[in-house]
Amino acid sequence: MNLISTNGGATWCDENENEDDENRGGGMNRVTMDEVDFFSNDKSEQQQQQQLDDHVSIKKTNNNQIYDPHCNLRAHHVNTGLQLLITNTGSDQSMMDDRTSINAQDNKRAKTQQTDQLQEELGRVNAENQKLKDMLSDMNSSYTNLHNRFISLMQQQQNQTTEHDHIVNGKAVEKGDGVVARKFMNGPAAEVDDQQEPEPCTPQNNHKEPDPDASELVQLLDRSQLPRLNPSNAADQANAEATMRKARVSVRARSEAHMINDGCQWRKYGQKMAKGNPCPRAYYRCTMALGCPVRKQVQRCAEDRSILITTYEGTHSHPLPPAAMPMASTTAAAATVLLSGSMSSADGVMNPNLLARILPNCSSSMATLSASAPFPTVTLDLTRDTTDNNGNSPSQFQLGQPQNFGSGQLPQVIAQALYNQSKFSGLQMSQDVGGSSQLHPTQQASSLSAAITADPNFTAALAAAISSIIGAAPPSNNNSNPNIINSATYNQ
DNA sequence: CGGCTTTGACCTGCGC
DNA sequence: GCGCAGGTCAAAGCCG
Ligand SMILES: [Zn+2]
Repeated sequence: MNLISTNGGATWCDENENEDDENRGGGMNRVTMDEVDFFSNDKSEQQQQQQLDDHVSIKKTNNNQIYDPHCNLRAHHVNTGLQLLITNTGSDQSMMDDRTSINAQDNKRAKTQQTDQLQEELGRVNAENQKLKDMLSDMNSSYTNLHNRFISLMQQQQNQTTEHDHIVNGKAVEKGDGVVARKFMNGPAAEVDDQQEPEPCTPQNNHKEPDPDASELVQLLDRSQLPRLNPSNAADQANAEATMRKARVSVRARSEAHMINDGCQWRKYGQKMAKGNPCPRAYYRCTMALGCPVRKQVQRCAEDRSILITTYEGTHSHPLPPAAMPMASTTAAAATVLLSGSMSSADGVMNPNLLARILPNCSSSMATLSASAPFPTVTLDLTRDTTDNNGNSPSQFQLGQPQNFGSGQLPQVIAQALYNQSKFSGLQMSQDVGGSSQLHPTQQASSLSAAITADPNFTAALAAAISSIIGAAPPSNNNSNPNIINSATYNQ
């Protein structure tokens, strides 16, 4: 803005320098003089000078606020690139005759008024800021309380299970673990079914809190930490980790490029001709950190070679750049979903209804779970013409168009996936508990998606969304960008 | 020269 | 045990 104004002034000056020798040296002044038509008549001149002074006072006041972090919206609104006026008007004032001194007094008064107003505003904003801080600290303490309660309850439950196991061997062990695992791994998915009938003797029901956000966090925490908290589930945990490692997320997208840009660094370590597909399959591993277990396979679809199928496996063992967050988070989330699905079923076969619960906003053609494949795989199909069945507008989830990553559609898809995952992770239940203050799921999805797509640095917004949804990341982060708090720590 | 791709060899799991 | 297919390794070569 300043640059434009300055250049404009300079241009004007050059043009008029040769025009009138009398005004030489005051060329810069005439930027405003000309605009105001200073010499038309005395009355209008004074009025206009007053207007000019008003501008000056506003501009100067705002100029003081430009680098103020507490600068409010109104100030921003007024400050629209009038930087040039300051210097010009300063020169104007130096050239003024007697009338200028009167105007200078008016100017001073106006400035004082403006300053007072802005100070008031600043006070208001500070008060609001303080209020928000208080709310945040309340929420934090509430969360900590619930977290502690949850841990103690889990220990209690574990003790009970152990005692029970001692009394009745064999089947009872299986049953006890099954109950716990099913309850917490299936968790909210089961809650969706059972939400009409309160379940006795579950941590969720024993400790319903008035703070829905905290409840959500506990729900999320339940899912992320339970296996580690219950030593009797050691075998399950090992299986779970194996499943996580083997769980795959397949993304089908139309792309002419040989590989989609997902923000990570990959090194090709192999290529094979796969059976039944004339196109070779390429194998890549993540090289962003030594020993990162993440791998991906890239292959063109046999039926439609414009479709690129990228299959991810594993979870990154290192902080991720913002650009890599969407895909990494989605694959991690999908792995979690797969894990939950496989754990929820006693015979190890994927519950066919699970997908509908996990990804209710995605039609089955967009996202599918496969248990028949050698590895549990969730497929995100971004190539089909689908309309979602929950009334979300197509503009919101543009799944019907050919998908080329990097065009800004990815964040919407990922946002949807994340939203669905978050819903699966407990937000659905909290909606029942929370009452009117809770966002409707569709609103939540839409705000999430909107926030992400509106943000030029959508990955930062996404990272924030992930942090807010998953809530399982440790509070520390080694990322210097304040916009991506916790983004680098979401590694399961 | 370091990092990456290429590509044939090798390993592993599975079905017959 | 054998063959097949998927997946990985690692030497050789390429490239900036
Ligand atoms: Zn990695």
